[in-house]
Amino acid sequence: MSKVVTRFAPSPTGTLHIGGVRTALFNYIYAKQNNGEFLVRIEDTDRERSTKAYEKNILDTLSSIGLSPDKKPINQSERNDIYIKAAEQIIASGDAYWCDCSEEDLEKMRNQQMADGKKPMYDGRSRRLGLERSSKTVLRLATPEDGEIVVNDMIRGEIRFNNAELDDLILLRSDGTPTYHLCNVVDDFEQGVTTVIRGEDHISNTPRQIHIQNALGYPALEYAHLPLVLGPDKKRLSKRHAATSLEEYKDMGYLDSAILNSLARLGWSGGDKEVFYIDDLIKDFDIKDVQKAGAIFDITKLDWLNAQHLSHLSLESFIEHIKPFAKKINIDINDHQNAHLLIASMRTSENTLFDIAKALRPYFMDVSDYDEKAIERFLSNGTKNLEDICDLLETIDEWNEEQIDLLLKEYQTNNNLKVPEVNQPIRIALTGSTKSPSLGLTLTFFDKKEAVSRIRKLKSFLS
RNA sequence: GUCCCGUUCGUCUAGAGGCCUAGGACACCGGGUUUUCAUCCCGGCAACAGGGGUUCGACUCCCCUACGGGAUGCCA
Repeated sequence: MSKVVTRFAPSPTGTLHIGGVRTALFNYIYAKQNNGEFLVRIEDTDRERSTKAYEKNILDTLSSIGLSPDKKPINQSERNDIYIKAAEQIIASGDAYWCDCSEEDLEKMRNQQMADGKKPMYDGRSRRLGLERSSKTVLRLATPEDGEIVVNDMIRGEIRFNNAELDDLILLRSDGTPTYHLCNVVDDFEQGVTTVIRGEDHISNTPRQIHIQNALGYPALEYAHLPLVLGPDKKRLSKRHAATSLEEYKDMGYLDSAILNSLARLGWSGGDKEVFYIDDLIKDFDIKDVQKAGAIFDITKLDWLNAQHLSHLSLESFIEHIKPFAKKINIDINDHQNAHLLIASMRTSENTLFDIAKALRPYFMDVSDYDEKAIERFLSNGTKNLEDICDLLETIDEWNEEQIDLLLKEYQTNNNLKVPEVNQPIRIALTGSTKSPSLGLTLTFFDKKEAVSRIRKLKSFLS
């Protein structure tokens, strides 16, 4: 068997969609596990909607997440001659004809068919007219009128289509430009593609494309039609439901590996295992095991997976990853004298890098907002403890966790207080909330002077 | 309308006729660990769309219905 070649063929009419990332991912995995090649083709034949900016976004984000193509991507807009040549070949073989039906005629025809309860499709009225090419004619493929096409789908098995259900699709528009189906088929052949892995919205395009392949004498391809990524209302995931661009997820602080993991698990599973890195996927993934039904994208699973992937990072690597997110909110990790310990104790506080960076704020900048509920709960009976402890803290010579803990414990027992009564007010003073690493440690994330000053600040804020 | 694809816990899924008292994970709820929070650990809740067949036996096979999605473009 020849070398497996897969391809991802986006049209640059928007930023890279996570559904597209999943399609690209499955293509990539399938190619890699067969020692084949993964290719990218930009389907920019729609001049109205395609832009270079979107094309750049798609290519850049694709490679940024690790799904780089094995060859330089090609653009359909630059390959017109090749398609025209193919169209001429079909004309020469007698499998295509010129048709001059106007849009109005076609519209009328479709409405009538609908009214009759039939499938709206071109009825082939120009097929035997022997029309010559003109500025008003489109080139149509003469599809066989009987027989059937059997698509053997790696995920769904055999899918049968009666040729009678298929109409004569347009190969060349009246302005002479080739349509999607022609370009798609020609390029798959020209690029040596062996396996087409794409969304299930293309299932009904498949028999049409097979007819073009047949007319051109191309070899048959392998197909796998992936179930769609859905929103909570079971419609294709769109901006209405959630963020759809890959870059938005990256910006929120989801790790590439976690995004890929969650996308792979959407429609596929590998036993009881949940955490997969790309190498695991190349080893364990099997396209035949992909689910047939559409899958609803649930961000809470991504959150959890992100936390898992984050926890597998070494501290050094974690710090490198969080730096750009900290920078976005004007935090320079290097500004803290005990950054490593601080981050080590904060890294599980949230699920995304950006949220963790935000949780780091009180350790890098002044606290001006205090959690009202926390104040109500722990400071409504006055600030005596706060003041006492503040005074005591000032007397500490060695500002370290053990000394501080000792002092706090002593104060708590001497005054017969519960731990939270002692600790929470101080937490509020230091961070604005009742959440922080263990208090002795939290205090060491500030120097003595700063800690004392924050406690005083809260005291005056309350009076 | 017509054609095509689908339908297991709220969500992602396991399940290839007896292993199913339908398993796992997320979410949620409870408990433990943690001087708080998070992490972590333990436990709980929760599903085979409906109806007919086939079979000794059906989540698994067949048919019908319902529901959902996709396609029906001189878009891709």
